[in-house]
Amino acid sequence: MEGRINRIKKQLHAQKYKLTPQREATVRVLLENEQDHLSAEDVYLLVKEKAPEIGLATVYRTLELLTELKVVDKINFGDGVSRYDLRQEGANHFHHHLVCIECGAVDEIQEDLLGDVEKLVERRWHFKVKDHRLTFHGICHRCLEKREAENRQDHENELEHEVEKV
Amino acid sequence: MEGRINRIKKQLHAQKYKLTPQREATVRVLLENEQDHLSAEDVYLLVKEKAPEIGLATVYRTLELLTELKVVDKINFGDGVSRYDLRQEGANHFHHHLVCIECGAVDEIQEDLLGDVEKLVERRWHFKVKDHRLTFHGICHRCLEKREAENRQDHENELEHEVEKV
DNA sequence: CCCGATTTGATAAGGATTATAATTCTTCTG
DNA sequence: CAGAAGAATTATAATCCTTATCAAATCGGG
Ligand SMILES: [Zn+2]
Ligand SMILES: [Zn+2]
Ligand SMILES: [Zn+2]
Ligand SMILES: [Zn+2]
Repeated sequence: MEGRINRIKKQLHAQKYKLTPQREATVRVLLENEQDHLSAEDVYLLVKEKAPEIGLATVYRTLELLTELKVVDKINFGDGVSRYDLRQEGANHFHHHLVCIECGAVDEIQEDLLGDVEKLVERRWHFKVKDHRLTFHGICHRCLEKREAENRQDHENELEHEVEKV
Repeated sequence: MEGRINRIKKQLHAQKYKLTPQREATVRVLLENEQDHLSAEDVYLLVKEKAPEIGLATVYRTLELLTELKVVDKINFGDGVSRYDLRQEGANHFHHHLVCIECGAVDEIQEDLLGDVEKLVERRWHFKVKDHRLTFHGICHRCLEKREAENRQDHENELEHEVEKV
């Protein structure tokens, strides 16, 4: 954690930016919620718990700055708000997302599944790929399992009824 | 065109919706700008040329309705507005996009490049894929060619200078 | 033609993000 | 260490996109 913050600090300094207490608090919130997909408002509320004097505008500016530095990626799942997603340190691609249309959960795939596809795109469409966004919409493993359990249950009930009838 | 509108009309009727003149005008604009990625406002302005009395709210409502019917896909390229993209008729997947970070152009890939990846995701992450969004950010073929041409030019100029010096 | 339901248009309301301007903090210099 | 210049922050106003509201218009069946 501290190491990571120090490296971000260096990145900021390299571009003549400072790691102010507000910026540090914001980065800490992002690190502590690494697997979440927080909106600016979410971040603001969490930062306020530690640094109650911070303003919403500062959070927006800091997130914008971190996006510029590629510390976070700004992503939009179609619900009207931008969300900010910490990049894996050293990752050279933006991870993929699984959005559940049933429960709303957002899971991540850190592994890069697009290597071959990108090669194809560069060759066939003559397009130099610099970044990508890949999101799958569907039903998450938790909801699938719940469904399966329900189906089993229904089936058992059916059998009971059969027995009763006979 | 007319056939396509008729089929959309049937889809609407199947769900007890009407193809009102305003809705038809909106669909026509989408069909006439099939390869574009229009925002609600863009659509509104174009529809107004043919049906000046239409209201912005109706356009939003119609686009929402068409999204529900899967006639269009709503997509967001991160510039703060939703864009509406006509689905290829009969396509069972949402096409992919190439966004140029240099000139802003958005090109389309109609071919489905994710078949294998989706199979892997279903198997390995136990996630039932229903839809996807794939966008590549990079440099389009036009900008690449322009760059190459400039490089060639620079190189020629260099050679000329060499000659002059000698 | 009349009735009930749907759809529309104008406008208000809402929500997210950005712009503004006064103030505070940092850093540098003498 | 005081003073000045520059960077960053805060609170708030402004803006932009989208949705909600509601009276009026339209449609379709009897
Ligand atoms: Zn993520
Ligand atoms: Zn789920
Ligand atoms: Zn380009
Ligand atoms: Zn498209």
